[in-house]
Amino acid sequence: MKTNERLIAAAASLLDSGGESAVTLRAVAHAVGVSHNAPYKHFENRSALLAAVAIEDFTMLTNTFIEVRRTRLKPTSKLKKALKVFAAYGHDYPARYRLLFSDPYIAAQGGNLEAAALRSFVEFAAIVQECQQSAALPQVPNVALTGLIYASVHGLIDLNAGGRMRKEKGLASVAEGIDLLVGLLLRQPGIS
Amino acid sequence: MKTNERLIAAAASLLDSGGESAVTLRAVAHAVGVSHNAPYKHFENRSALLAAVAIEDFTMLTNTFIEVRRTRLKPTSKLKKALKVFAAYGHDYPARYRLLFSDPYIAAQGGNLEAAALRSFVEFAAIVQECQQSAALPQVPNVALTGLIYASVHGLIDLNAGGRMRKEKGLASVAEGIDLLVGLLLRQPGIS
DNA sequence: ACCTGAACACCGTTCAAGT
DNA sequence: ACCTGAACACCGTTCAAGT
Repeated sequence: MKTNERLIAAAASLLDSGGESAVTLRAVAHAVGVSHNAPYKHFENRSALLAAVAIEDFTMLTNTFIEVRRTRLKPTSKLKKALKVFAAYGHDYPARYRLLFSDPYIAAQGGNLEAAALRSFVEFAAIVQECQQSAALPQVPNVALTGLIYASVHGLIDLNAGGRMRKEKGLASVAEGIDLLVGLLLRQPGIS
Repeated sequence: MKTNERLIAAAASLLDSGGESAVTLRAVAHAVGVSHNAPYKHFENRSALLAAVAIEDFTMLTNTFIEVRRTRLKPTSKLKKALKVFAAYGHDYPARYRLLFSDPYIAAQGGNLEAAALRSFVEFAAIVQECQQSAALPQVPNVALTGLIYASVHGLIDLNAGGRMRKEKGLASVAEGIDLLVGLLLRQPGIS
């Protein structure tokens, strides 16, 4: 394993154990066993290292969506499955989730990160399209409906990760919110 | 204006002009004209100062929702109006929005901040309930539906503020996303 | 009561120098 | 090519001391 990859792995590990603020370049370097500024020989700065972590996870999510779409499940089951995987990732790795989907400084990097994020979106959109083609979801533009579902589920996961989802707010869990959303969308009329 | 309030105002101003990372206690103190650690005489730490900013804005949002509900608009118009105000706040003050709705370290403070956040949710829920009572929105539990709408709109605003809403993703704007969401929910059957 | 100044233990980042 | 050590300009936070 090259130093390059070890730095990314160490950053991801620190992210999981202590949140974004725990990912200092000094701590990452120490975990890998190099000097505190060796990371600068591999990444332009701290943001670039975090972006590298994000790219790996976006690629992982993309592959998961591709696998789900390849199954023999019916379209709506694929959608529910994909959303379940997505929510599980947000629940199990809240700090990574926030890095990928809710960090403006990382998103501003563009380039490879933006491309990786777009690929995962495109794969998810393909699942939504299957649902629309089987008339299970409303006949509105695919990209608009995908965007709305994507944003809604992101909102549920983000509120939960941010500790703002309380029973008083009607959202006992992300899973319940997703079920309600999908249930309401599937009940839609408008079958062409 | 007491030092207390001037510190909050200066923090909010720095938040607007330079984002969260620009709100250092030293910069806040300097803007107010006190020594770099005078803020500690008014707030326990940096998080507590940011929480004070958040509480003020939650209260402002709550009052806006109350005003909207007092108008003579029909329920669905009140809902659209409330969401429009909410989205405008997120668009015009992205850093503040993130502080209120997407910052786990601030949310963890609990206490007055959590109470202020809950009050704004309760007022928004009342507007949703009016829509349900007039059978314009589905007859599911009010708090669950409110939570879902709240989370969905949060997701749209957050993705936009995070620079992740691109035309390729179907979400040209928060307003379009809200229109699609509300449109789909209003088309729901299930009138009791 | 409210504020100040020095100090501590951190940061990210840069730079000259080593192998 | 890759790494190290010292250094710089920041931070949040604490503490003793001033008015």
